[in-house]
Amino acid sequence: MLNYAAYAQVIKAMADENRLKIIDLLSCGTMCACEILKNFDFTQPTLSHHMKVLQTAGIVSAVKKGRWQYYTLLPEFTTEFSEFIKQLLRDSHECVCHSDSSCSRPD
Amino acid sequence: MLNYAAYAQVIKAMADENRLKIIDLLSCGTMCACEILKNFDFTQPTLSHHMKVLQTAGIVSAVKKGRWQYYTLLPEFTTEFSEFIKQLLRDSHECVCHSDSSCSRPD
DNA sequence: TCAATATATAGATACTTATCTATGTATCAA
DNA sequence: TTGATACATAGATAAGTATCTATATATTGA
Repeated sequence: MLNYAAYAQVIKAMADENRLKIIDLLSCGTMCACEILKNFDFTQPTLSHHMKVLQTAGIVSAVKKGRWQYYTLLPEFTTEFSEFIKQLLRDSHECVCHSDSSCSRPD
Repeated sequence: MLNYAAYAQVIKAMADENRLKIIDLLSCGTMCACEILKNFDFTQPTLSHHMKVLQTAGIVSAVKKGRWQYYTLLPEFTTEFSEFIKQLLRDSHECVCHSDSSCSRPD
């Protein structure tokens, strides 16, 4: 059975127009905060907040080099999340339905 | 380029532990509200709220038959959302990076 | 018709969060 | 050393939301 609570946390972190765009940016490769910021209208502290949310959720990693903070999409996230969505939307044996027999259907 | 605002709405509707479980339940097929409710501890009005959120987001459809409200996962959601996640996480030509040249990288 | 069942709606509350301004810290170039 | 740049943190505010109780509506069986 899927760990709903854990993935709900990840999906919450993705549930924002701006953070979705950040993830899309990072899907092309590593970027520093100041470059990411150029793609948005909000302020620098707001970006800092969004990046912390993405880090806490295990979506991106951060490495500091000199003045710049570089962000990278975690490969574990990419692969595991894709797999989760596949399992979630597929009628699988892992579905909660198959764990209990009370699951009735209309005719 | 991806429609972040539109998909953020869909992902917001998924960003809840309970609604994730509902989606997983419905991935096995159509179910009525009272059967779905058996899998949770919250009250019936709370389920009614969650189902409305999922409908508004275009994730499930609802059909009333007698006293029962049957919910079904929309096939359009299943296919389109999977495709969106694929495009989001892949370094593709649709990525915002390729739309503007200011996207620099570290060495 | 009446009672029970299935579901929706209204309104309230507590909690979360996206954003801002103000400010602090660290790094580097001159 | 000094000023500029990159980034984080603190604190405030406004908006959203998950949940509840109370109640309304609709359907069906007796």
